[in-house]
Amino acid sequence: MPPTSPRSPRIELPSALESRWQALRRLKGTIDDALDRALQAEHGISVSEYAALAALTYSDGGGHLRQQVLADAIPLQQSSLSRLVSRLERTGLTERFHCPTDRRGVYTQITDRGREVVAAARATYVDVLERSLAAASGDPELAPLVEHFRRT
Amino acid sequence: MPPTSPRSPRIELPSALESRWQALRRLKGTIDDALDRALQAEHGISVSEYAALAALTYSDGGGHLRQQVLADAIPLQQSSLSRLVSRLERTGLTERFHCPTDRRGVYTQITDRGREVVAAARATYVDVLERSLAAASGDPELAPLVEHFRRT
DNA sequence: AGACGTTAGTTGTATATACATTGATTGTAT
DNA sequence: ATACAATCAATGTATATACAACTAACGTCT
Repeated sequence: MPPTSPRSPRIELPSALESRWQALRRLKGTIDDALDRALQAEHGISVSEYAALAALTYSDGGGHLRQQVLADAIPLQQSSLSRLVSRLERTGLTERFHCPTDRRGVYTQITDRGREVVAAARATYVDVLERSLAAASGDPELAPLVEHFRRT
Repeated sequence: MPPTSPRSPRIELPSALESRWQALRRLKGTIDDALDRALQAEHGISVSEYAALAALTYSDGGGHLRQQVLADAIPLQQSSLSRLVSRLERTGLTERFHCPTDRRGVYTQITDRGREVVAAARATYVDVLERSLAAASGDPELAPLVEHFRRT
C-alpha cells in the first residue's frame, strides 16, 4: 500500500445539484477524452470533427448544413466552426458552397470521402462510448448519470 | 420571420445512445459557457478555477488536496492543473506546500481569500446553473437530460 | 550503499477554441 | 435611391488545455 495513502478524499459539494453537475462535467471529460483518442488513432479525426461529419450525414437535407447550425449542433462557437470546417475541407471530407438565395450564407457539404469516414468511424465511436459508459458506471458518483443512458 | 427561414433542421442520429450523448455535450457546452461568463464577469474566475476552489473548500481535509486529486475532480490533465494552480497562486487564492511525508507530492491549500471568493461565487454559480437548466428544459432534445437534475 | 523502475509535479511546445473585429450581403426605412 | 442596422462567415489575436519530455523523490532489490 502506498505510504501517503492517496485514498481519494471526499469532496462533498453542498448540494445535490452541484454534485450532479460536477459529475456531468467529469463524465463528459473522461468519455470525450477516450473518444478523441480512439477516433484520432483509428480515423485521424477529433470528436468535434466526428460530430460535425455525423451531423451532416444524418441531417435531413442532402448532407449540407449552415455553419451556424453546425456550430450549435457540435457545439462550438461560430469562429471555431469556421476553422474546423476549413480543416475538414483541407482533408477533402467536406466542401463549402454559397447559399443560392442568400450569398452571405455558406453551406458545408459532406463529400463521399466524408461519408465513408463517418461510416467507418461510427463503429469506433459507438463501441468506445458504450465501453466508457460501462467503465464509468463503476464510479458511484457517476453511476446515476450513466443510468440515464441505459434507459430505453 | 427571417427570410432564409433558419428553421433548425432535423439531425436524427442513428441511435438513441448517440442522440443522448450529443445532448449531454450540448448541455455541458451551453451551461458551462454561461457559468464561465458569469463567474468571469462577477468574480474574475473561470469555471475550472471555481471547480478547483470548490473542491478544496468542500474537501474533508483542511482545504488542501494533492494536485492529481484536483485534476481528477475538475476534471483536467495534470499539466493543465499545474498551470491552473499557478494562476490561483498568483492571485493569492491558493498556496502550495510540499507533502511532509513525501516530498514529491504537492498540496494545494486554499487561502482565506480563496474561501471568500468561493463563498461569494457560489451564489452566482448555483443561480446561473439553475437558470440555465430551466432554459435548457425548453429544448426538447435536452429536456430528458435536464430532468435528471430535477429529480430528488 | 548503489542502481533501477515508478510516481509526482513542472515545463517546452503545439493547437483547438474563444473573443473581437472585419468584410460582405441582406432587408428596411427614409 | 440611399443610408442604416442586422446577419453570416472569416480572420487577427489571445489563451487554456493537451501531449511529451524532463526533474526530483521514493521504494525496492541485490
